[in-house]
Amino acid sequence: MPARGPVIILTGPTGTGKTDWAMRLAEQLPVEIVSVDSALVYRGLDIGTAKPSREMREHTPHHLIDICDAAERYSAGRFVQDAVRLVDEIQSRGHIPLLVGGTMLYLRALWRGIAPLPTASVELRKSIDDRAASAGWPALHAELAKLDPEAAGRIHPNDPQRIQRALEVCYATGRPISELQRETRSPLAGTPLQNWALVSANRVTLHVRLEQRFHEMMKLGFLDEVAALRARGDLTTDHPAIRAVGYRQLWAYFDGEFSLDEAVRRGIFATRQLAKRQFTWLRSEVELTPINPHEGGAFEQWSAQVRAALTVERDKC
RNA sequence: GGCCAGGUAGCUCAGUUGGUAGAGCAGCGGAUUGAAAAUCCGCGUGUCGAUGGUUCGAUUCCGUCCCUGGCCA
Repeated sequence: MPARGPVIILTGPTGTGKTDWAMRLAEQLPVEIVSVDSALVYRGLDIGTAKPSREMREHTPHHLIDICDAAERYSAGRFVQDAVRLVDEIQSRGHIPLLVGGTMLYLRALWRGIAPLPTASVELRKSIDDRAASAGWPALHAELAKLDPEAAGRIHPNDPQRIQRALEVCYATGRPISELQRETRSPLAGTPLQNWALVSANRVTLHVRLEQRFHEMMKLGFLDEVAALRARGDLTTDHPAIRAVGYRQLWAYFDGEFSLDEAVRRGIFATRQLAKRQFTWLRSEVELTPINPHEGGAFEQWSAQVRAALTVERDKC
């Protein structure tokens, strides 16, 4: 396999302007954009996900957007496969892959790798759920402690999602997940990566912007978008697409759980909480170079750095 | 103007038979391997509306005042 060329990664919390910067960089370099976003993959989720517009996507190729029906379940594993394949395809066309997005688990899976684990099994998960409903999650955690003490030690007894996954892997493979995870290898090892993160210096300013953006989405018809998803009749809050920030809260409004004002308030809370978790991820990633997008000339400085680094890589060959 | 009910954490409220107080939400920090915009863990000092009185001690009891809501005029 030939050595890969350089890959540019641009991440950061929601609402920091990643999409805008990616489009501006596309004016200067022959890039194709690979979305790193667990919500943009779903068709029918547009307004609430701040999905890049059709015009933007016609202007510059975007990948991993609208690739799933809202009833499907995309995953970190599929993302790694898709992203690595796309990087190779884009480079074979002589273009530069620009990975843009804030789903930090997906990025970590690229940087550090993801273990060769089995995909999710609807049947296994249902049987685990059924047992949890009668015995309770602590009982299943106790079972995990016997099958895979290492994983049970890491997973909190109140964390159903991870207990379920660890058990599922044990049942499906007969091996503990903690053992399989030791086989993790980075799929981009040896690939020259430029890792950049847009990080607002001021949290309060970001909060104000996120709140304004949510109200803006409501004016653009976010509620109608959720109503259309409900009208299909086959979607529930068990689907990852409907659990996305904003969608879940507006869905609950239609279920009569609270008023529209309250749903919007909670949607804004959920947005801020998402940004906070993204900050936590970013702080733990040492190889990222942070940029404050609101300083004057920040974009021009950044794009100059990106181009300089690309030149260095080209001269190596 | 009179009567009633309130005024306690950023918000909604609980509570203290008198020994200066605690939940939910919000916020903050952390974890994160096929759901990750998910899931989970940790973090609670605030003139207890103001002011006088009773008391060893008042946020709690009493008086007065201020504010909010409701009812009556």
